[in-house]
Amino acid sequence: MIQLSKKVEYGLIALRHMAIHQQGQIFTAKELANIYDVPYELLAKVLQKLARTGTISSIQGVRGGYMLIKKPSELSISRIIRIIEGEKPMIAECYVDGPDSCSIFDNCSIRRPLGKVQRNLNVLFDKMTIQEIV
Amino acid sequence: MIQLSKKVEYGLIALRHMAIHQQGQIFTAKELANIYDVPYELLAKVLQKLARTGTISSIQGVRGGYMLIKKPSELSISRIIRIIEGEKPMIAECYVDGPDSCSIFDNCSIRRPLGKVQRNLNVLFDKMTIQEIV
DNA sequence: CATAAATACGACTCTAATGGTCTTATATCG
DNA sequence: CGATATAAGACCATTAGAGTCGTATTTATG
Repeated sequence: MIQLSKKVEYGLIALRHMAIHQQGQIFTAKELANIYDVPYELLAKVLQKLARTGTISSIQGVRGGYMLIKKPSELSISRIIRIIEGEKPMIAECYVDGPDSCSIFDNCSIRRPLGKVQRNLNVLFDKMTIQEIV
Repeated sequence: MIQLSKKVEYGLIALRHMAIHQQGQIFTAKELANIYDVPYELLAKVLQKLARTGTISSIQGVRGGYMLIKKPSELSISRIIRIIEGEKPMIAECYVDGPDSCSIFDNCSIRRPLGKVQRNLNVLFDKMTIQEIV
């Protein structure tokens, strides 16, 4: 089973929601959680991460919330995954940092198959943006 | 974190190994487990599944083992995943069987983002074959 | 200025899936 | 018969993931 985590799923849902609505509009975590029937706290954490990385801006206090500040076309799936999952939209660790991260990389025939799959997946997720899922 | 299971990883490793060697050659599970330093029992189970589905043939008894009987170019990653993981190389359940599997499919804006990701991933994994990772 | 409505953030629990092991049965070659 | 394979299922242990809770902080507004 190959799966994106719920966090990534919720992140994509939220970003998409913001993307299809008017630019500059503010959405609260609670609001989004209600609309999509998704656990509020979990979604909130995801939104906080996205906010910390400058993907969305957060406004605290009453009438606060979140607002998309990047263009949907600039937000690749790769990037979202990396933000939410922490640097690793990866299938095998070896391929994150290249040769140096694995001592036997050179003649590591083991991970070979995964490497190719990985690279293809990267190409796909790099190209795909929020724009496309609107 | 997006990840293929170890089973799939071992399956790909084994199939690739068979594919790069002479057609018709027999390999034992133990042999493969040693070469790639992978848990024998687990690999064995994967090979058994591949055998049951006609991807490789199994020969029991002394001097037995496994033999690739399909062309590497006919073995897509999708197919391998489906064989090993059981019908679901999927990101969100909704999209396995199409509309009927989800009651609110029509206006289910929730899973929308995943749907597109899913379709793209399917295209990628359908096109990629063992041939390519040799 | 008090209150309510938000975000921020970390600690915690629970569960299910995964990876791995063990045991037993069966087949087959010599 | 015995050695060496596959076949298959039961079993366990660990981990990651999903979700919850509590508390602090910020801020608009009556």
